Order: sequence, then C-alpha cells, then structure tokens
Amino acid sequence: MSTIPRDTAHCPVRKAMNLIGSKWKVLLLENLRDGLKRYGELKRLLPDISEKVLIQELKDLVASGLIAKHAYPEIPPRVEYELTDSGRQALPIVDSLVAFGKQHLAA
Amino acid sequence: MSTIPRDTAHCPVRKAMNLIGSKWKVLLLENLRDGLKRYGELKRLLPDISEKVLIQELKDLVASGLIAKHAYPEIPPRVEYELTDSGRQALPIVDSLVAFGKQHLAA
DNA sequence: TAGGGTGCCTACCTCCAGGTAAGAAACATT
DNA sequence: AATGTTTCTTACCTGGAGGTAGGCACCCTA
Repeated sequence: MSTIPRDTAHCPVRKAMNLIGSKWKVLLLENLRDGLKRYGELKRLLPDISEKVLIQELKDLVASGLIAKHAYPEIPPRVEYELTDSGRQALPIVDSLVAFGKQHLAA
Repeated sequence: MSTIPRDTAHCPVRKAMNLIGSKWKVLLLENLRDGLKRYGELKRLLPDISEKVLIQELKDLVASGLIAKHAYPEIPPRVEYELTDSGRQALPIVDSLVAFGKQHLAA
C-alpha cells in the first residue's frame, strides 16, 4: 500500500485484461467451457468472427496456456481445442460477466 | 438452445463487455470499490490515463448507471464519484479478474 | 495581477484490433 | 476433372479507441 499509484507490470487486472481482454477471447472460453470443440464448431458458434481473427485469438490463447490444441493429421484435417487447467481458472470471470450481463439485459 | 448461434443483442457476455470492456473501466470500478473518490484522486490513482479519457470513461459509467457523480459548487470545485448498486454488481467481475491476474503474475 | 488549485472541454492525430477477400494443401467423392 | 471439406495463411484496409496539447471558468492567496 505505498503511495506509488499502480505498477502496471504488477497489476492483476491489467494482466488479466492482457490475457483475455480482447473482443472474442471470453466468448471462446465460454464456448469451450463444456468440453473440447473443433475449429469448425467454434466458427459456427461464433458466426460473426472472421476466420483470420478466430485463428489469431485461438493462437493467442494457446500461447498464453489457456487452451490446448490437438491436431489430427487426418483427411480432412481435424483440430480440437479445449480448456487447460489455467483456462478453467478463467471461468469465474466468464460466470461473473454472464451474471452481470444478464442483469443489465433485463433492465 | 436453438441452432441460431448467438444473438448479439441478447448475449450477456457482449452486453457486459460493452458496459465495462474498455481499457480503463474495470480499473475505475476497482478504485471506487472502497468508497467514493474525488476526480483528482482517481486521476492520481491512475496516472497513466489521460484526462480526456478519464472524463470520458467516467461519463460512460455514469450514463450506464454504474457510478454516480456528485458535484458540489464550491470553490475550488469538488466532484465525487461512487459506485451505484448496479456498479457494485460488477464487483464480482473485478474480483475474478484480480484473482485470475494474480495467478498469472506469479507464473 | 499573477499564479495556483479544481474539474472539464475541444481539435487533432496515431496506431492497431479487427474486418474483407482471396488462396493454399490434401484427399474424398461424384 | 471438378467440386467439396477442413484448417489456416497472407495482403490489404478501415474505424475508432485512446493519446497529446492546449484552453476555459472560477475564485483564492500572495
């Protein structure tokens, strides 16, 4: 509790925002919460995300360890994504966002 | 649970993101959680936010009913901001973000 | 009369998240 | 051979969030 206002590098909120604060990451986590999903499924579940951004967001989430990617060299190719333990730790955020959003949709 | 993927207008997550998904709003809510604060205090607590954006974010939060503004016509002027009941409903989001962020700062 | 503490506004500009469009590899089906 | 399926890539472009810089109004104190 120093008078130093807020050290960016050590601010939990900013760290969290950097990891999942983009437009789509929370929605991806939400869609993965009930088990693994294929790339095409996610694409269908989030029809208004472009392919480029979907891939990019998935890559980011994999890079930060929140989801895992499993690629099966079949024909046609099959790729599945699922939450890691780390990713599951983000689910409370999703939950609270959903709860908050619902309250303000009703109003 | 229709096959219609996700109705943007009724998606709780998107609604929540629209309300507090900006770069600074969560940090503002966090700083207001333990009581009302003057404009100048917030400015000092978040030294790397520009005045323009600070005012703008506060306006947004007031407009969406998450915080309340009290202006006292004194000299020099005094303006205080505090969470509304609606705003307090967003605190679980802040909490979960903090918890999640802390776990990933340690790692 | 000059400066200082408040809270705010406006014009301008930059940068990048995210959108669009197109294509590629690799085989299966028709 | 032609078309479809699936996952992913690349080049290009735009809108808008957010930063910068400066000014304003008010009165106090020195």
